[in-house]
Amino acid sequence: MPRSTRDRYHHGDLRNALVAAAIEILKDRGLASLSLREVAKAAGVSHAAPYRHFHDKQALLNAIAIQGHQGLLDGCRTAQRDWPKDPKRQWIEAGMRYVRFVLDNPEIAQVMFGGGVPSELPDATLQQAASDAIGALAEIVGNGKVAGLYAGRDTQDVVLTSLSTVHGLAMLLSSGFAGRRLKQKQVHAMALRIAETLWRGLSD
Amino acid sequence: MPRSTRDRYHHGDLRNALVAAAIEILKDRGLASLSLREVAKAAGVSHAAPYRHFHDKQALLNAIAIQGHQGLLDGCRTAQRDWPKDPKRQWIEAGMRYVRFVLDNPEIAQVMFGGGVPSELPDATLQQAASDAIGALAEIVGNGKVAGLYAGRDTQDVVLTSLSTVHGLAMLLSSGFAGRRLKQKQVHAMALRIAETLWRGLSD
DNA sequence: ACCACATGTTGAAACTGTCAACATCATATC
DNA sequence: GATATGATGTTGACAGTTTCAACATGTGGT
Repeated sequence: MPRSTRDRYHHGDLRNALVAAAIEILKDRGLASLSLREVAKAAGVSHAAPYRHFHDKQALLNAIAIQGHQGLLDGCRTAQRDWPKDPKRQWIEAGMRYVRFVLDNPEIAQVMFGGGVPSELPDATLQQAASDAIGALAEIVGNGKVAGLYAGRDTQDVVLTSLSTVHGLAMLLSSGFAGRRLKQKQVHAMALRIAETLWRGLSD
Repeated sequence: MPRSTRDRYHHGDLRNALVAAAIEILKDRGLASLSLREVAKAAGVSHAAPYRHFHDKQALLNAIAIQGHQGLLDGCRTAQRDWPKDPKRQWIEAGMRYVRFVLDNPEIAQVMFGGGVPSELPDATLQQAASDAIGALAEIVGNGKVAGLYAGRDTQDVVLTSLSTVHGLAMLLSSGFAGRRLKQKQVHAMALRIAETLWRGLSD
């Protein structure tokens, strides 16, 4: 009988286990009290084991952020798949999924966007993940443009405008700066109203 | 001759000195490497002195965030004062000032908005400062409504829509997720284009 | 003049990220 | 199959952090 993953010297899949454990702790106790040592303990390894897989604590956080960006990208892909013939619907649905993702995973969003100042960044694969997600949104906007939407506006402009609104809304809601504690239904309705408003602006 | 502020046992204005020193360090070395001990040293006091004025490290950060929200509020007030007869212009200018403030003070914005999840919330005065700033924006929107703008939309809706866009744009630019390193002129032009787009959506 | 209280200091406990030195194992090669 | 080599995990330590308790020093009211 093979020994369990946890009681042999080599873990076998420690990198993923660490990321998973870190996300778990993140959701339970928040970013402020997330230590590499606790992550290691939760994964059943010694306190310095993570350094064989992550150069830094920041590198572990980057891995989490990458997962987050992939979640956003999935949202865009799903929106595209669900309404293959309706680029406006793709656009709206992608935005709704962005908001929902952030509200469902506020701590991951914090890791993704809370880090902040661009001087301290350059992780190539993280940047790639982020730009992939934005690329998926750009594709949706592209679909709209070939369908004659967006009144001939520049794609990058439309992307940045849409992303700003949706990102700002999601962040304001998730960090509680916009009216305390809306119910899910209300958030959905509000987001739809905002989307329609912005759409009008983008349509002429 | 009175001894200087620094060489007497009681500092005299330590609370403000600590906030100022913290902001200084923040701009120089970033949030990640901001320790209470360094702040204390920079203010010329012992390592535990800050605890007479701030219950927590977080409490000091909250004080910084409050200053930030007051900066945003000032932007709204200034916009209102500069174009007393033009509510649309007030709205645009307030948004531009929001973006400029965040880009000029990215570390403070990080302290204000990077903290994140609402479970770790309740500093009453911080919440007050935040809601004051939003209140100033609401006032500007109110001015527009009495002038017949915003197509009869609900004030709160207009506020949240505007704030989302402007906050999202500022955060995306400042954290580098939207196209690397735009020059100030380009940012200004882009922000204006986005403002006009959203305005169209809000006007009908 | 005196005394309570706010403010500042010293010293220590508990925790953290990180590194160097060492241990163990998987696997490629003879 | 035995063995060397690199990848992976462990132990122990160091420096720096937040925070607290005990103590020191002024300040202001009575």
